[in-house]
Amino acid sequence: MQDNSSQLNSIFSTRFESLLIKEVGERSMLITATAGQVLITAGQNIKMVPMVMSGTLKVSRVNEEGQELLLYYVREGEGCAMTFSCGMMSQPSLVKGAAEDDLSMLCVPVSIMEEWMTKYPSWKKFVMATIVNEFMDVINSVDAVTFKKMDERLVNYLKEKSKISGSSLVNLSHQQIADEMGTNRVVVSRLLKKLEIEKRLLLYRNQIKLLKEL
Amino acid sequence: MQDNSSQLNSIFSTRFESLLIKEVGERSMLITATAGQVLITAGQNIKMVPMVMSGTLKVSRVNEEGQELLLYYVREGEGCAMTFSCGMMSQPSLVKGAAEDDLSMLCVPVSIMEEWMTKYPSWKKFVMATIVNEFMDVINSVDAVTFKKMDERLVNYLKEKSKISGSSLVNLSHQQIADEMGTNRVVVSRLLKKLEIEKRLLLYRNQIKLLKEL
DNA sequence: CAAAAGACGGTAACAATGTTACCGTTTTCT
DNA sequence: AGAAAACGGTAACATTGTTACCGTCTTTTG
Repeated sequence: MQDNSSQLNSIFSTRFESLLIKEVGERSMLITATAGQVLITAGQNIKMVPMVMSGTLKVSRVNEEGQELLLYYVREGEGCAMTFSCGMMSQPSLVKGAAEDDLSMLCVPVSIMEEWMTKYPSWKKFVMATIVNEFMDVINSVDAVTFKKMDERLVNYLKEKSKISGSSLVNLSHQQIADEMGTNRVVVSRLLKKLEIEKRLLLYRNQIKLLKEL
Repeated sequence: MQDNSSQLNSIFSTRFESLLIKEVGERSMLITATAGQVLITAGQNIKMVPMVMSGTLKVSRVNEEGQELLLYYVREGEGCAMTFSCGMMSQPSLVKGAAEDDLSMLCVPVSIMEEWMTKYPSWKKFVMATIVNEFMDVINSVDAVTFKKMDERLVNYLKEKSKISGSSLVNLSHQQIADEMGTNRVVVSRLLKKLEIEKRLLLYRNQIKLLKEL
């Protein structure tokens, strides 16, 4: 087990008390994943809880037919509410977790994280803040699916993807977009075509260029 | 502040350690509400966290136009994940809470509940279990809205309502049903009419009788 | 390298759901 | 009793979901 305290300091020093930082450095392991790699699927047991050091972890719900719905992203400096809560209750995961892009995380065994809950106020606060934030993200997903129109959801989705990658080019097929949004490929193609006619983006094979007006 | 330990024992004795039961009895207050009463709306601050002693608490999301979506119910012996997590982070509520039927709850100030998190393992476990369960309920709502057809959702909804009230009569207008399901009154009327023609239920003004075949 | 297989996205046709509008009836308010 | 509001049926149209088919491009395979 290596010492990860140097990376930790830059991200978590303002949030965690020094004793906790020291212990994270000693007792966590650094796990990396490449873009697209699936880290956990619904039904699997949770042995470790992650803190994202770089990259983005994508958490989504998958139904029986393989249809998917994006629930929330875990970004640098954040934890994952599902692993915190399921992990502590020895419940299998309800969701799929995958690397949105190249990802590195500090991971701590569930048993240690439970110990920290009572030992370190700053850890307890971190866990509860994570749960609130990601609960809110899920509720926003519910809101969007329930109340928003498809074209608005699609535009928001593309903007979010562009923001994460830091580029106006989104490298996804219509099928991939439909899957993540929990809708149908034909619907996505139809709306994208409409947006292209409105000169808000340009369509290529497996690629979409967002224009300023979007 | 009255002593609520007698009611507590019957519901929570298997779950809470005796010291905690004693403290809940001393430091909580019993709050009652009549069916339909709204207890908290999105944006309000959370001062107390509830444990339901009898009846059902309904938690739902309301958007700008007043459209609503049922997220989960809190039943006898259960706590509310949203109040636990938002309360601890001093975040205003994200949701609306209302009495589904006549309701009594033991309520504890947020500050005390935080103290208990580190003091009583059984309380920590109760809070985390509540969060996991209700997170799962919310995810099931998301699943239903995203992947299920409306007629199936409607039938499930009616069965759930019947189960809660313990009666095959559901006393709700089509508008109320549409609101809770996050859809449109006309859609509900249309599907209910279809179900009546299929002899799965009977329609009356403000009332629906579920038949065995449903 | 060439043929086959698969991925991709455009399109049509239809089904399911959402939206607005209008109507007659029943209930509530005054 | 009369006015106003709530309720639910229905029509017409818009949006979204679903299946099917097609031509093009990419990858696989022999």
